[in-house]
Amino acid sequence: MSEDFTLPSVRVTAPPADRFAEFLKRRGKRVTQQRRLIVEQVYSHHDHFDADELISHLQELIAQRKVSRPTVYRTLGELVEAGLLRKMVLDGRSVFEHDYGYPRHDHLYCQMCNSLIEFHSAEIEQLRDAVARRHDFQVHGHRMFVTGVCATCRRVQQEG
Amino acid sequence: MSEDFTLPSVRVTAPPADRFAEFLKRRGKRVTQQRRLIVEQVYSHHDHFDADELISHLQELIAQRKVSRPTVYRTLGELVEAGLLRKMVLDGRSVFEHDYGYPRHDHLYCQMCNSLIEFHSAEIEQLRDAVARRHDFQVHGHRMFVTGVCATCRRVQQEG
DNA sequence: CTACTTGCAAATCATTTGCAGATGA
DNA sequence: TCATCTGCAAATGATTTGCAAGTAG
Repeated sequence: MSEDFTLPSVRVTAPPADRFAEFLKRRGKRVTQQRRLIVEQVYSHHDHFDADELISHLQELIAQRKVSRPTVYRTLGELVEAGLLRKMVLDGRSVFEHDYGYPRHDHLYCQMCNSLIEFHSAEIEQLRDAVARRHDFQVHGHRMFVTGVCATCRRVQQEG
Repeated sequence: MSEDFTLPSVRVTAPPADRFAEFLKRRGKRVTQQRRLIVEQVYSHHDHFDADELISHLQELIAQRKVSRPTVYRTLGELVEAGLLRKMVLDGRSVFEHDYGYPRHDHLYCQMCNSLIEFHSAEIEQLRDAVARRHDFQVHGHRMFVTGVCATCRRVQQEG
């Protein structure tokens, strides 16, 4: 169920659940059963997911009335505020990914199979900063999507 | 405000309305009064806009029953398909910009005043292509947003 | 205790769709 | 002519909210 990340042997960061608890306390919010369950599910895989996928993984708990749909949405928002998740919009639906204990990255987005391939380029960041400087713009971050077709889909396409 | 790109004095492309007409014909679709009106409004300014803004500019025509809300949405979709508009999603709303007779670009997005500053970097594209090659990924295009605070807002912030 | 939370059902809100009448080629 | 459009009203679908009852600290 949860053999999460193989972190470097020296743990430099607290577990997400702890980070979240800390965030909640700082905000005068409470560590509830449902927030615990949701964070556990969210961090049980390193995947991109949307609210619906998360909810379907929580089906059983929802059936047992341990968690509800609105609470999932509410908690996802808090996890983003806490800096534990990154949110992006793909084809109208909100997609989330881990944003803690995981390196910054951008995505190659395959328009055939909708898969996301992660990459990182320090050079692109440098160019970004140069452009920003030129515009006297203070950078907080960026988001980049490269759209196209992945190797697998191109292969399938040729065969078909 | 934005005197970004100075377009070449020699027009190398047909007017958007003509391009659209061509696109429609190719698809067995018709050049109607409302499609004409919408394209005219869309190309009367070089701005970023969302459906609501466009509709509010068309208020008068809507009051006169010359155009309706659903038709605006339908036509926006066709303009995107035709390659005349680029669509992006910002804070949950769809934002459009001209994508014809205008150079490709990315954006600096000021989170304080929500303004978009356009920029282009051939070097970033080269790095993008290099990354894609490394992943055996066929690039169709990309989208990049640099978030932060623009010069004007930083100035205001300091004064305040 | 009691302020923060939750689940439920209902509300939003931008966008989309079914359909009967209107219209462009 | 007649297939394509349009406006209208109603439907959608993901997300949000009001509120009374539940629970963490």
